[in-house]
Amino acid sequence: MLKFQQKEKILKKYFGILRKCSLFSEIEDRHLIAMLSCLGAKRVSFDKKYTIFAQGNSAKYIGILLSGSAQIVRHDYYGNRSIVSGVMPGELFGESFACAGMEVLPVSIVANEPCEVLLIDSGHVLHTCTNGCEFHRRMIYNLMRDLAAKNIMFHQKLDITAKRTTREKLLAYLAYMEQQTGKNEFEIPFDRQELADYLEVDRSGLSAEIGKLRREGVLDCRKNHFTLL
Amino acid sequence: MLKFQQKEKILKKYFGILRKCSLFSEIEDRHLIAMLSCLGAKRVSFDKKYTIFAQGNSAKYIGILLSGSAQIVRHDYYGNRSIVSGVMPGELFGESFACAGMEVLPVSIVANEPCEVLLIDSGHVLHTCTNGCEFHRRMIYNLMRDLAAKNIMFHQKLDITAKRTTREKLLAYLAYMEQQTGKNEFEIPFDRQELADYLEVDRSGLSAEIGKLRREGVLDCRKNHFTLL
DNA sequence: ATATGTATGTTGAAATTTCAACAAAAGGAG
DNA sequence: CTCCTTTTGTTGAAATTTCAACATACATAT
Repeated sequence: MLKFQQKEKILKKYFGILRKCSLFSEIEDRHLIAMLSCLGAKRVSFDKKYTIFAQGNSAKYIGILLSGSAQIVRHDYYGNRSIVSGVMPGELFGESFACAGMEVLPVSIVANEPCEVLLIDSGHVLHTCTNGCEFHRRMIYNLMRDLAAKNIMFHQKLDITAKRTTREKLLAYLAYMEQQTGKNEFEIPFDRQELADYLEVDRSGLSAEIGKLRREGVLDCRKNHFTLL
Repeated sequence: MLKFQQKEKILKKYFGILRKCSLFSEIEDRHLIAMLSCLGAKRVSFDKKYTIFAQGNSAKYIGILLSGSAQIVRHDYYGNRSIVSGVMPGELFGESFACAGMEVLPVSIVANEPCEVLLIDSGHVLHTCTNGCEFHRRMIYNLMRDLAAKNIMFHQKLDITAKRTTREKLLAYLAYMEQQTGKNEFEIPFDRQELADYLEVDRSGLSAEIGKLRREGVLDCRKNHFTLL
């Protein structure tokens, strides 16, 4: 009983986050705790740089990031890292693979800083109470919206990485960030090496290009803070 | 009445295709015609090289390719073409944008050869009979699976295009095709220019690389038919 | 403040891509 | 078959990326 109260308390701490989570869109707070319990949601913490899901692991879990930040990364045969995207609090991860019925993950999800994560067995979302539970139906709809949004994200990423030069990729990315934030000044969620691994270019070449654009008066930056001029 | 019979007849011609379409998974033939009518599905034909949906068009339609083949392409400000993926009969297109609620399409869908297409207003799939119609619920679930599968497709494409050299991209693509077909010999759905636009590389460089790999005894190819040795 | 480790910037050489231009091959139309 | 168009292959020069190595800046802990 005490344990349940604690659990409630802990989860209430994250209501603000869970409310914004696409999986629970249009689901009222008063139903949320019961749902989470029904879904068998488990809260887990990870230290900075810890791998939350590893490439090759079972793909049956869906994660919800409660706090911190993470990245979806892929390592090829030679160990080259490619960063697919970042994950911010309230966002789902792993849902594509679970929903597509993949056995194992083709990517890893890595904690960027200390993270708290809610893990849900995808079977509980996809395969239970098929006959009518309103919440369940809503979750399937929400998942559909979420997956469509992820698809758009991939289109946007392709728009950036399809460019042929480091300069064009960088400018396309910064233009995208400007459009997203609505400001010509913003923080990017990557350090230099990470930005290079996201844009699929060489880090030193990227640094050189940033320096050149700065000298040309196109942009200014201090660490992760970029300004387009 | 005659018109309806014709419509039935025409659609029956494509039952084999529609049965395989992810949107209608687990929906029985006897319900299909009524559903298509209810969804306001319209059959349209397109000549080779015709643009089925154009970048910038309204994103409210979902397409089902009935015959022929098409490609999802994007043109940037300078007119550079990038091929996102191919579309084969029975596959959906445009559903990501409709389901994500985008206003306009960020890509075009172009007929590769004469095509027949079934167009469905996404509003009829997403926003009608929210209270219980079993078919409708099933379609949402099917869309969710389809979108998850498209997501996986993007991951696979990133796996290929994240490689840094033409040679690596080409070999990654051919390895993927080998895995898909289960054979070391297969036809690719692209001519040279299209393959280059799919891999995001220069066509002449690609031709040169194919020639080099052939001389090295790694592969053989005649037109679109590739053999890995 | 110093030391230590990490992140970022810089450089030059080697490898690769792009680009333009042309040659060769393949396919269609008359 | 020939002409014409499209596709594919080839080439060399210019631009760009990658790679390795090192220098500098920054952050943190002692």
